[in-house]
Amino acid sequence: MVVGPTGSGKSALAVKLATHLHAPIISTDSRQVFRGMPIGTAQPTAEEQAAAKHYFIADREVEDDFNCGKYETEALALLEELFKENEYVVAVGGSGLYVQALCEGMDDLPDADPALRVSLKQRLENEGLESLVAELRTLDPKYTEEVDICNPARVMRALEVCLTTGRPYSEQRKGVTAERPFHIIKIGTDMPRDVLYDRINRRVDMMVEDGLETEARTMYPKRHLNALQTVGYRELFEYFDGKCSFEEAVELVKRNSRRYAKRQLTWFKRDQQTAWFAPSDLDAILDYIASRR
RNA sequence: GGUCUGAUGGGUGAGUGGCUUAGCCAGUGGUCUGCAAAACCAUUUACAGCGGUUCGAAUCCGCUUCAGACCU
Repeated sequence: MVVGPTGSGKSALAVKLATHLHAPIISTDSRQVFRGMPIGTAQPTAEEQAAAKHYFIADREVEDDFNCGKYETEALALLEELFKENEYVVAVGGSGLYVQALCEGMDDLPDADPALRVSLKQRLENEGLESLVAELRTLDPKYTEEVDICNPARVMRALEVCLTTGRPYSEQRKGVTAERPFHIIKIGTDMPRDVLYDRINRRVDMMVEDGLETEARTMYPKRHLNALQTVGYRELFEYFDGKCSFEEAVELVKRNSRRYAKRQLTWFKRDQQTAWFAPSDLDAILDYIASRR
C-alpha cells in the first residue's frame, strides 16, 4: 500500500514496485476511477499502464455512483481474484478514506438515499444547521456530543443514517478494524514541504500545457456531479462562468492542490503503521518490503 | 544640494495618542466511517532605526537610513 500527498511520486513508485514484484496495481483514488478526466486527476500515463496492469483507473463514468463503501466491496472482490495468481499486489492512492476502507474496513452502514440527501440539503438551506443539529440531538444525543456540529456534512450524514435505519448512528459505529486475508505493508512517500509544493505547482503548469482547459470544458455540463467536485475542475468552471481570469483560476488550482496535499499528510501521518520514504529511494523501500513480508 | 511624500507581520492593507491582536490573502497545525480531490475547526502581537515629549507613542517632535516625486 503506497500512500502520500498528491504530486509526491506515488504513481511512478507504484509502477517500479509492480515491476520488481511482478504485481498488478490497484488504485486507491476516489477520482482517478472516472473516465474523461485523465489530465486533471493525474491518472497513470499510457506508458505506466503498459508497464503494469492497473485497476480502478478510468473504469466508470462520472455519472456513476461511487463511494468508499462501494470501493471496499469491489476492491476486496478484485483482490481475492488477483491474489490467486499474484504473490504481491501494489495498492496506490491518495484518498485517505478509501485507503482506510480497503485496509481497515467500514462499518455496515447504509448508502445514502439520494432523495433524503436532497431534502436534508434543503432543510440546511431553509432552516439552518441548528435545526439539523437539534433533530440529531433527539435521535442520537451521544453522537451529537462527539460530532463536529459546525460541519454540515457530518451532521447530515449522521441524520441520514439515523433516519434510514431507525437507530442511532453512534450505535452502529463500531470502529472495529477488519481482518484481511492478506498482509498489508504501508509505505508513504514524502519530501520537504517546499520541494513538494514546487512539484505540485509545476505539475499544474504541465496539466495546463497538456490540455486541462479542454478537458474541463468537456466536463463543464456535468459540473454538478460529485466526480467534478475536484481540484483542477472547480476552479476552471469558475473561469468559464466569468468569475475570474484564466491565470487566477490556475493559481487557485495550485493553491488548492497544495492544501489538498497538506490535508493528505495530516491524514496519513496519523497512521503509525506507515513507513515514510523519499519516493526515489527504491532500494530502501524494497529492503523494507522484504523485511516485512 | 533643496522641498515634499512615504516606510506597518511572508504578502496586501486599515488604523492618527490608551479601549489585546484591524481585515483579507498566503502559510501553518488539526478533525475525519458511504459526496472525502469533499466538508469542517484552529492559528501567526507587526508597526524602518535611534532619541525625545507623555502616566501612556504604530500614532506627536527631532535626527538617521531607505524609497519615490518634484525643484535647482
